[in-house]
Amino acid sequence: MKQTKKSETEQLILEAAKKVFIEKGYAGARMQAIADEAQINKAMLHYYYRSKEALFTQILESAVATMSGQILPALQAKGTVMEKLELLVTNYIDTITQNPYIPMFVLNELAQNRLNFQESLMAKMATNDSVEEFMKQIMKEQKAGVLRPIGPHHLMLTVMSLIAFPFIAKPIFTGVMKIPEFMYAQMMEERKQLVMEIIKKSFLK
Amino acid sequence: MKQTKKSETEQLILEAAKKVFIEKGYAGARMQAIADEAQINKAMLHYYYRSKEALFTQILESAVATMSGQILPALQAKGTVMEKLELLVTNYIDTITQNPYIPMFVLNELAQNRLNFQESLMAKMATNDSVEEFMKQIMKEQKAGVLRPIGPHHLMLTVMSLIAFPFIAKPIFTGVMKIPEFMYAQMMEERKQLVMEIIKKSFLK
DNA sequence: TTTTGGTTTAACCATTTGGTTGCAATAAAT
DNA sequence: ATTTATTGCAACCAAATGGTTAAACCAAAA
Repeated sequence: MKQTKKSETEQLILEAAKKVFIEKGYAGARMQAIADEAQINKAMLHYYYRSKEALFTQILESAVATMSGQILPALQAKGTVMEKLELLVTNYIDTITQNPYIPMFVLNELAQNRLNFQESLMAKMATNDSVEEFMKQIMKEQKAGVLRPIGPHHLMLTVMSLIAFPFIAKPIFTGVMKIPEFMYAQMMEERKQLVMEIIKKSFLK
Repeated sequence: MKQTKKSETEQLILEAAKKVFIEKGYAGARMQAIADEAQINKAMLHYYYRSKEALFTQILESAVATMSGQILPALQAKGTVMEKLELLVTNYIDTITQNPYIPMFVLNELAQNRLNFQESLMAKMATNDSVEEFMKQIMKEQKAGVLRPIGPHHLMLTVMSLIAFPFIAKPIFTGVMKIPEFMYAQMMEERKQLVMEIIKKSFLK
């Protein structure tokens, strides 16, 4: 007998595909490289996943799930805008620290709009209106005088910038500026507090 | 005979290559696509630029030049840290508004470290110590009590995040959230002021 | 006019790549 | 025992892709 849900091989393939796709992007990824990484042969890849596209779709969706899995629950929690953001910032940085390449991967595929990725994401957003709800809450707190009257988009974009970009820019720090990994990890940890300070000082009245 | 600097064809090729490489990335770019875009045939590409790599190198370097051409002069100008940042933020946003895909392109290639891009960038940084000088100036102003005592890296990372990420995330806004182009452009314009407000409130004492 | 040297084109080439097929070996389920 | 699903391998295929070549074109220099 094999498995509870996914066969071990299937898991190996997913792990390998994740690594190769994230490292090289869709076009740069080679099925052979994935097979090698998973220590199986190419025929097995197609036995489990019909095509490169099919495999890629899985990886992309799991990456999106990882990201939105941290963002949406925070927005849905109860509390003030700032309380929600506190949750979001901490969760996001913790999660992405484990998978630093996810933001770059997702945004890159989004930019190239492979397999109509944009539309498929839009569909998911539409069925979940927590983002829209959050925007309304922002405007409400602005009217109540808690938040400064700055476009909600600016607030969201600012938060996203402050937490996502550091991971996208990681190669600049560890590669070009030769800052060691552990120090970068420490910076990310410090960032949780710093980002919230920045947000509060900038958007709270 | 030829003309002053670059033949018209050469320019056409560079324009076409820039477009295709930035749109599709190195691995996804096709020499045929570049040729089509430049309305010449494939052999001409190799006549002017030996290989895909050679062509790519040119594009990448011009992209880096565009970016550092806005950053370094601002850091070298005279004035306080905040005055320099003001210059940097304005110049950067203006320039990248004209070429919104450059940050994504550069950071992506940096992440994949194609053609030892990281090392070649490091070499360029070493010959130009304006970044290091700027970091020292930050620390000086911190000791003088003008700036809050936060690691200089955090300040730089924060500034970079606030100005670069909005362009990287552009597809989310225009593609997924269906915000029209002109409104996005307007946001970027507003951002110049907002970013400086954020920086000042967060890092000035 | 002839030569020269940059420019252009179409046909061609070698390799890579995603994907397939047939077959054998093994394990599991009926 | 017999069917059924899984694993493994090697050869193969068609299409795509980066790159080459040889010959033609054309403007200016000699």
